[in-house]
Amino acid sequence: MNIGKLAKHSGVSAKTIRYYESIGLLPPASRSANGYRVFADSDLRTLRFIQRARDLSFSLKDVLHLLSLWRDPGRPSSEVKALARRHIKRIDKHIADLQAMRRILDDLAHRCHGDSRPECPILETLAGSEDKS
Amino acid sequence: MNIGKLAKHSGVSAKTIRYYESIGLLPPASRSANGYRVFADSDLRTLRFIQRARDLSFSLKDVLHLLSLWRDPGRPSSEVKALARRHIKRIDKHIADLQAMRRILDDLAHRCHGDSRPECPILETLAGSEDKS
DNA sequence: ATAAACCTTCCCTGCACGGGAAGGTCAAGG
DNA sequence: CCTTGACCTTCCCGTGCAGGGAAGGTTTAT
Repeated sequence: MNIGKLAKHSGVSAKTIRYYESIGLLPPASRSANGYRVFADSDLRTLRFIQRARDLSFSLKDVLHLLSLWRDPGRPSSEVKALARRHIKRIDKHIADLQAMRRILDDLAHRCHGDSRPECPILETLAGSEDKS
Repeated sequence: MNIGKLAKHSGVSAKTIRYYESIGLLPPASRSANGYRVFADSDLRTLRFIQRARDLSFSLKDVLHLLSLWRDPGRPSSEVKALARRHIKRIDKHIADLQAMRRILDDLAHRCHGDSRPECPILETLAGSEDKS
């Protein structure tokens, strides 16, 4: 299996496959006589695993960890769960931060006329006009 | 005002101030005889504006746009509002994506025993075991 | 024979900076 | 007067996660 076919079957671009190999996320592919990379079905399974983990926004570092747990038949599920929970916490923090920004922006946008006049509470707030009316 | 003092007063690192100048977010600072950058109070106001916009997660590109609107006395507030609304939409999309991931991860984590045994629905899901029990 | 569709490596781009090297400058103190 | 340390300067590298494209070799089909 050449890289193009693997890319097609996995949905991961050839560029990205080479990148994953370069950072050790995929084992170095064997090469055919012409220097082309040759992949096995196990690489396809690994790539799909990586993709699903990435879809859940795990970092490539976490993915590396998840892969090693996946390949270790003696892993304790507690470790996998702990990794997932840490990730959930990061996501929660991220969501909370975004929601706080969203509230502020929404309030500002509602208070802005949005017409041809230049007055705008959005710019005034960014400029730091602390008007205590 | 040297860059160190400006950094202290604005809360933006000297590194970042030089970077902002290099990408045109701040006007090129004038230089004193020794080559040191010399800043004015207007630069401090600009930096604070940038910081507040960054706190609301506007990209530097958006900040550049906001700055030009801020400096334009004839700006229509509609343009500022539109920019803000586009940003709110991006944030909403981001939040929705994160919440979707969070739901999946939370479900998986709840279904994982989290003990010394290796069985783990998290890894099974990532591996793509489509078991239809 | 030639075109097209592969493949290879290499380096550049983006975002928004931070780190650190190598070197010039300035103020205070011994 | 000289040293020390706190400034400042430019320069290039690293981060995370790839995408873009150049320059070139290979294979397949027509």
